[in-house]
This record gives sequence, structure tokens and C-alpha cells, in this order.
Amino acid sequence: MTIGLAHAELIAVLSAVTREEPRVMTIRSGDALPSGPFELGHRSLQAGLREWVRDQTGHPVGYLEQLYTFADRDRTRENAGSRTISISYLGLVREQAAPGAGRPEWHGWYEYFPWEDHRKGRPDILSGITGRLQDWADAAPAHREHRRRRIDFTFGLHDATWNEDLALQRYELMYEAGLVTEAGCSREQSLGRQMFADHRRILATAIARLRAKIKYRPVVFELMPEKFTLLQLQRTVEALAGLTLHKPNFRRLIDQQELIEETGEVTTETGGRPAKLFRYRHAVLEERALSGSKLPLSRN
Amino acid sequence: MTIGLAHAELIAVLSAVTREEPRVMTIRSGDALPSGPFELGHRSLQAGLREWVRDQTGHPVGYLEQLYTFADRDRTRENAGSRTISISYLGLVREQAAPGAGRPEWHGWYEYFPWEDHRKGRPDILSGITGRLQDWADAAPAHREHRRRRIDFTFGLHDATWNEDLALQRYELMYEAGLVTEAGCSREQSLGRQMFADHRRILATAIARLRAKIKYRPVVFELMPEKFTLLQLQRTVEALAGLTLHKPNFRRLIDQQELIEETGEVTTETGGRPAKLFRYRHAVLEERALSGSKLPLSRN
DNA sequence: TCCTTTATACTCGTGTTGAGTATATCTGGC
DNA sequence: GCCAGATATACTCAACACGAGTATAAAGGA
Repeated sequence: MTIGLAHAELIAVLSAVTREEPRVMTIRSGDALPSGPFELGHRSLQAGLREWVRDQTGHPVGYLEQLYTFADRDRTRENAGSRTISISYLGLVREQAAPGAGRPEWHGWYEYFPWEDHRKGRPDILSGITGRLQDWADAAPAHREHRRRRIDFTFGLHDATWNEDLALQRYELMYEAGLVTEAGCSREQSLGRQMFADHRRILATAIARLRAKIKYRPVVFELMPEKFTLLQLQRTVEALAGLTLHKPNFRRLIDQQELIEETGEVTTETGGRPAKLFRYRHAVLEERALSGSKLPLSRN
Repeated sequence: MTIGLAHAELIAVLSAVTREEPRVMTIRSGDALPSGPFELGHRSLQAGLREWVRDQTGHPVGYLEQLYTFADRDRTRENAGSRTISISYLGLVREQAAPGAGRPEWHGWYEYFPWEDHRKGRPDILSGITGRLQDWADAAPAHREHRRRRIDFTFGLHDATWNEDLALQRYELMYEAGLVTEAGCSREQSLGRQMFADHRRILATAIARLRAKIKYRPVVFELMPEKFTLLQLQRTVEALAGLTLHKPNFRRLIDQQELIEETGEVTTETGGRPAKLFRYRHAVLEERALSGSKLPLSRN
């Protein structure tokens, strides 16, 4: 029985939204996510990542959340018997944060996942994807029905509707079906920009997690400047979700949650009628907004 | 710069519900969670844990989900410079599974967290807890208001209502306030049964995660026998949530989700009028039940 | 037979949510 | 200066989900 000695590596998905586009910090011209070894000096995993990101990029990280941990047999290292344990994190960064010395490269989420952006309608690329997925399903008669149901559900076909939270499931399905380069598909046939190793999969995990989270925790504000208009807030949520929202209802939702307050100022930079500026109510609301339970409670 | 070499350890929170009581598998007579090193032979973390649990306990694990990864300076090992990375998992086990060779010891959740079970009303222990938390808040004038808001929210005091999902936050708050032995509190003053190292904290994480999850994913069925009555299902959910539910509304919720179907049989073992037996609709519903988004969508 | 116990079915009021419409206030062109 | 276009903000209405309570059905046991 071999004791588990392994290399520990931290991988960060740092995201920001600038000019209505969600972006991720990358290295190697967009080919990989920033990562580094977990060092002995670090107090904890979280602290280690924080330090390391600040040193490398000059960006202070606001919100930071662990995503997933996985292990792989070492690919690149000399000692092939060893293993690497990768711990991935999702971090949110303010739009206005000064760019650091390392001159980080930001790339739009949807370069890597063009089928995930539905703000301008259902992307054309999707019909090609679902077509090829259907072929993949038909190629295995034994699993055909099951695969079809999975495809329909995951991509919102037939009676199902598109669910933006399923970004990871969609990527995994495409991976299984061999539609992405990481799965050994040819470069011409591959869909979306690829990344080193499983980094694109980690990015998909981060996108899915964040899209789910904005619905029940007020994390969007970690991405907003201090003062913002309601439309700016809506556009940021839309960028993350890859969807367009219903303006009146979005506003109603926001102000019934009482998460923000007027600053008293207005801005005319938006084109038409001047828009009120709002700010997030930090102090009062550190807790809460965990919304209500969907269980039918009984009182006694 | 030291490269991160570390020990990798897997920790499992295996849960079941028997006789309307949620239980967790333990070792050392309930003092610790089962854990073991991640070995080289394992294909992946998840597979490693599955194998290892089956060998040790004879229980097949149904649902398995990663909880959290954390790092600590080694406590027990000889090489003090090294570190241990602990990866914790939540696993769900069927009630009827045969007990294995290892004769696992199951202990009720609420031995460790007596304040979390509200099925018979608000536990008496809670008044003591919140009283001591108030003292802790008052002891630090600078943070008093903030701490009070945290206590009120987390324990459902004043205008707030009890939120069963906050099990982890409650434990963390009590830890900060020094109310549990793990934080250096005396044995007499400690609340709830303690565990080795941070295992009780991991259990709290698992409880919180599971309580949140049953609301939007049909994971309860991983804990049910093949055939069950609606009341059995309700009692299982109640056991996990630590709450009593409104019977008519629970039934309505269940059948509008179309997650189960009648077997055609009935059982008279429940006392009064015979109850219909139901089964979970595996096949059709592997996906879905991710419920709806809370975002105000617009169609175009 | 009646009483207790559990199962199952129905009602009703309220609040949230999807969808659409109306009014206010700016800029820029004529 | 006035109108068109653009954006901001406010209001309405129907459908549905949800909390809460009530009524009926079918067993076992005194």
C-alpha cells in the first residue's frame, strides 16, 4: 500500500465583466489558466491563492470560492509515478481594478464557448452541434434513447427550454461525443477555442457555478464598480447568464430584494434620460439573501 | 520556492436515514469520520473513494459528491514540514444495504448537532447557545452590532426565521465563540458530541450541503428503499432537514414534480388506512428537476 | 358499532412571476 | 424651438405557486 504523496497545484479562474463581456484571466495568450504550486509557506489553500494572484497580477480578488479538486497522473513531470492534485478556484475581480505588472491577458468566455452566449438569440453554431450530437447518439443503438434525452435536456431541444446553468454538462456531453479538441477531435472539427489540458473544462465549471450562484447570492456586485445604473447591473447579469432579461421585471426583482440604494447622483452618459446611480448596501447585508426554502413547512 | 509536495487524504461523510433518523458512518466509536490515503492505483479521486468504501464497509455508495478540500500543516506525522491535503466527500447509502465486514458504526447526526433537530420544536439547548453567543458578542464592543446581526440571522432570532441550510454557519459561529471543544472549550461547557480534528466541521458541511440539495435535486431517493409510502418519504426529508413539513402540501409538491409513480401495491403496516406504495422513476428522470431560474427572462 | 389512526382529496386567499403598456427626461437633428 | 429617437422609470394584469386549513376514505381495535 503506497502512501499518497502528490504534487499540489492551485488553478484560478479569475473573472471580470468589462464592456458587457465576461472575461477570464489567462496566460500563454489565452491558452491556459493561471496556476501555480501550493507552497509550504501558505497558511491555507485560500490564502495561498490570494497571495499568489496578487503578486502575479496586481488584482485584488474580491470573492473567492473553491470549485473542484481532481487528480491526474502526472503528464509533464519527470517522475511519472507521481500524481498531481489540482485544486481549482473561482475568483471575481472588479472591473476597475488597475492592471498589474504581469500584464494579464483577458479573454472573453465565449471565445471558448461560443454556443453559450444567447444574448443575440440562439447562436448559429448550435444547430451544427446538436446535429453532430444526434449522429453520435445514433451511432450507439444501445444507448440511443438515453443519449437523445440527455441532448434534448442539456441543449433545450424539443419541449425543453435552454437552461444556462448547464454549461458544464454541455461541455461534458460534447467531450464525450468527441466534438472538442481536448477529446482528440481534429482541429478543424473542433468547436470553440481550446485550452491546455483540462483548463477549458475548469472554465466551464466556473461558468456554470457562477451562473447558478447569481440567482441566490448577491455576488454580481463583486463585479460592479462602486456606483452603477440599473441597466449596467442588468447587462452584467445578462453577460454572465448569456441571456437577455426582461427589464421591468429585473428592476422589480432588484429593488424588492433591497440589495442596493440610490446614491442621489445621476449619469447622462447612457444616452437617453439620465439614469440614477446606485450602490450596493454592503454593511447591512453581509448575511442573508439565501432566499427561502422550497420545502412546504408546517408551523407548530 | 518550494514545490508543493503533500500527502493526499480522502475523507468520507457517508449518510443514511434509518428509523427516521439521519446517521453518519464513523470509526473509533463515533469519534472520527472514515478516511484513508489516496493511493497511486486509483484512477481518480472519486473512483478511489468508491473502491475504498466498498472494501471497508461493504456498502455500495449511490450518490457521491465532492464537498471541500483543505490543507493543514501535518499534525500527526513525523515529517512536520510536510502537509496534508484532505479531500472530503458526501456519499448517500441506501437504508437496506447489507452491513459489511468492517461492522461500521452509525451515529445519528444530532448527537453531534443537537441544536439542529427542530422536528419536536425548538430544542431547549438553543436558548443556552444563543445566550452564550450574546455574551460573546457583548465582549467585543467594536464588533458587537455585527456579531449580533450574524447571530440573529444564523439562529433565526427576532424577526428572522430558522433556516435549516445554515448548519455550517451555525457551527462556525459557535466555533468562533469558543462553544465547542474543538475550539479549546472545556469538555463540560462543550455543546454536542465532539469529533477528531475538524471532522465535525466536515460533517456540518455535509449536512448543510445535503439540506440545500434536496430542495432542487431528487437526491432523497438515494436514501429510500425501492418501494415506499409518501409519508415515509416525507419523514426522510424531515429527518434530513430537521423540520416538520405540511403533509398536504408535501404531497402536492411531490406529485406535481412527477418524480415517482405508484407500484399498484399498498401496505397496511403503517397503522390506519393502507398507504399506496410508490417507486422513483429512475429511467425517465436522470436529468432534469434542476427547477427554474429565478432570473426574469425575456423571450425574443 | 364506534373510535382512533392514517391516507388521500379538495378549497381558498395571498404573493410571486411572466408579460406587456404607459409616462418621464435627456440628446441631437431640423 | 420643436420633434424624433433613445433611455429611464412606473404601473397593470393574469397565471401560477405556495402556505394554510378542511373534508372524506379506509383500515384496526375496543
